[in-house]
Amino acid sequence: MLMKSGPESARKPRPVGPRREEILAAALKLFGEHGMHAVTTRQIAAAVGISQPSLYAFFPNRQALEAEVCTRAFEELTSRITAGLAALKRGNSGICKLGRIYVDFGLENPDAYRLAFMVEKPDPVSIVSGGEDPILAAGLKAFHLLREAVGLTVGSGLRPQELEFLAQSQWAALHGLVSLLLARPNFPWRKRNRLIEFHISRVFA
Amino acid sequence: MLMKSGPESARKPRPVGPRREEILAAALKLFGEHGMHAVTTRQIAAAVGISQPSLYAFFPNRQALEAEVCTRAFEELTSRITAGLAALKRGNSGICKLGRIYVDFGLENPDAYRLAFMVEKPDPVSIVSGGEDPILAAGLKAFHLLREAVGLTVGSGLRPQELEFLAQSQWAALHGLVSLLLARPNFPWRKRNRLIEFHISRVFA
DNA sequence: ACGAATAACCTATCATCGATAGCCTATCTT
DNA sequence: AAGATAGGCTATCGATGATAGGTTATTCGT
Repeated sequence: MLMKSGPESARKPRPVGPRREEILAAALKLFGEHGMHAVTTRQIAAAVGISQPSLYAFFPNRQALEAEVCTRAFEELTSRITAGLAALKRGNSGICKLGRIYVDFGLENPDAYRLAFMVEKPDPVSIVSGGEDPILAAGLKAFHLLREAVGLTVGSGLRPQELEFLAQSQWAALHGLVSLLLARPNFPWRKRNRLIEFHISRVFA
Repeated sequence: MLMKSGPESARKPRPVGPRREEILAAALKLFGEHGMHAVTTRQIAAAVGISQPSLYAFFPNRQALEAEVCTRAFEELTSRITAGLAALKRGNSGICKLGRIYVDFGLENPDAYRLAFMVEKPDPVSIVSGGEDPILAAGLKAFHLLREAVGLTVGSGLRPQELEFLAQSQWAALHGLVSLLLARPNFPWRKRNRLIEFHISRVFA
């Protein structure tokens, strides 16, 4: 069933190069415009200027393409948080600032954020393939940075287990606001900026 | 473009009766077993014992069937929260219990919850048509009950505007946990039950 | 009681989707 | 120049949601 993953056993080549990047860029754009599962492989191919079956020379299937776009979205988030964490370590800002970075990232990159956290169906590959899910790995990295920041802020008065609870809870709370603002922009929200400030200050209170 | 919605202008009849209920019940069961978008109309029809095109005598399309299943799920949530709110008014329980009801519902009805609050791309129809999305409406009703409960709990020491801030923030926090647990079940979460308790107690602290 | 209306269902068929099979062509290496 | 290979093509598949049009059976007015 499962294919051996030796160096020459890949039935489908995974070339690297500009073409592949073009495809990923086009897919990201289309996913963002119309929603991931509303975009067909034919649309992606047309956007790049190749035929639909040609996609399968670069990606074994549609899921793999989606997964890679998602992974890159996470990497972008990770780099932002890394920068925020560095500022926090230098004492230039507090944890609330980091929360604000997180929320702002989600609102400024709705496509990437949606792909990262608002997937309709969790990737089944991540279960079958034995935990080698690159998307999950990328997400974990971003979360670990956030947890590190929380750990720095609350000091050493907390056991690691409790820190984990706290970090997961705070992450969920932040995500909730981003997620709802993105999913239901028409809801009669309070003034967005003030709501965000209010929420963040409560989350890290 | 838009069809006139007079009493006789419906192109597809929407009969009521036991058959229609059978279909909804079968769909609910299948959606729960395999996930909503992994179930085909042919499977639903087979479960009821009719042909696939026969479904379209009862529902104009697949989305309408999904929407009705989800709307009914949210009516269940509303009734649960209503009961919880009544208990709270009688002083039999606290607001945390209501939070728990909300979270539990989301986890037990992932498809309905996803459809209401985790849409990838908000349905443009629901914007144009003036917010007639029945699923969203059902979800909002639940929120309003929650807000009422928050108002009761914090007492009258809060201006309505501040209550709105608080309720929206708390709702977002609750939603965040539900949303992440649904979207990323493979994430190394702390023990689910304890995480939920921890999170809720923090949200309403 | 009888014929028409209608509810409920069928088969046959479509267009579209993701995916596969098999062939062609330009470029690069030796 | 010959061969290998990256990259692409057309043709086609099975599955899916949806439509068209005909058929049966129950209900209902006369």
